[in-house]
Amino acid sequence: MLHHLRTHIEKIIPLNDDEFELISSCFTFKKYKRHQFLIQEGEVVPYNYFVVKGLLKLVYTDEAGKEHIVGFAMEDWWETDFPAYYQQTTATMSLECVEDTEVLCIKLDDYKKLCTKLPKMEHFFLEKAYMGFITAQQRTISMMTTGIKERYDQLLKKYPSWVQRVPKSLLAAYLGVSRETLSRLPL
Amino acid sequence: MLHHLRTHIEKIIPLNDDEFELISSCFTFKKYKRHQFLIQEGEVVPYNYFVVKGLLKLVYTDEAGKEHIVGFAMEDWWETDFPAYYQQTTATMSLECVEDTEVLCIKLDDYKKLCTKLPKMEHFFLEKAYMGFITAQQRTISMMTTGIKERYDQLLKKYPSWVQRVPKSLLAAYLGVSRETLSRLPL
DNA sequence: CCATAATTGTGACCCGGGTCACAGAACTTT
DNA sequence: AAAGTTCTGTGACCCGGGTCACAATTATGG
Repeated sequence: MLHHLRTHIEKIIPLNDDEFELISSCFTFKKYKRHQFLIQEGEVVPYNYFVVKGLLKLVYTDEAGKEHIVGFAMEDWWETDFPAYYQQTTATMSLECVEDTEVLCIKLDDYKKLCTKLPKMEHFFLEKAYMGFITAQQRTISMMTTGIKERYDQLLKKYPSWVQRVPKSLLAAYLGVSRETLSRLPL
Repeated sequence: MLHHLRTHIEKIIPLNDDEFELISSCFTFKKYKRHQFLIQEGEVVPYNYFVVKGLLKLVYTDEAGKEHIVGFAMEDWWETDFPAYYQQTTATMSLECVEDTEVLCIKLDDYKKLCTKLPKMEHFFLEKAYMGFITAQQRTISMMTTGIKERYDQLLKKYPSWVQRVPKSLLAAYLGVSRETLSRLPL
């Protein structure tokens, strides 16, 4: 499963075997089952997770107890409660398995050491950060400007695989509508 | 006004005079008046802008012609249509002066050269990107989970200066509500 | 200092989408 | 294969917030 990670990183920066050896020494492999939590709200967040196989949901739960999906992560995605991870505070979100999932995870210290030893990796993460920023900003725009139907269509186009694997009720919580309203959309 | 930029960067990475000399050689100083556009929808986006003085709004205009505020930028903020700038496509947003504004701007090529010559700067921009990502993600969460009153209160806390300088109608467009509804909020 | 533009407040009306409730269908799990 | 769960569709009802319209107040620049 380290192979996945190497391929993923090499889409952005070239690596030789020694370099990848260094990189892989910073990661730990872990397996989780459906419904298990990788991050619990209120706890510290030691890891950033790279998904090798499976499906995760990043959830924010409001005061009323309603769940809002901040994001899904499947094969080749990175996910964590980023503010809590990067600023070493406690989680405001939780990260939970929708399917049985395998991840490679990295501690913040190891991340920092890695960037120091291998400045290329800083460029890799910068690229990821830019893409994350663009995606997040466009999602805000989409929430402000478009109706549900259109938002759902955009989602179908952008992430067709989600609709195969993610229950409609979770897609609704991602789009910011109720399960019932999503179900009533003209196909 | 280069002094502003140096202080700003040194909040994250230390610089000596030679290094700052290199940095400043990559930027161009420009002045704009109220209502002028720095970026027009549909055109290319040659620059990323650092605001030295003044106030800008980044606007997305929907099919119906309604304006949605993606963000404001005042002293010490960076702003541009980032997807268009970074991926060298045409702008989907416009960037317009709310007040007379002075900026330091940098072309993508110069940005890249700068990062190569001075890898520290890559770390600086990575930090900026992470903060931008966190902010954007939290805004999405806020849009999904909280009512208008609460969103407005969060804004008062997070950006108190905005309320002094930005017209209520624009704040409404930032919060994703109509001018009228914002005006009717219990103070 | 006047004329025009920008900004804000308020009333009247309406509708998209939320909530509650129930029922059938599609899964897991033993 | 039976017994839970989990997921999805639909009806009934209601309300927050959008839209339109008008008036008052406050910049702003020539």
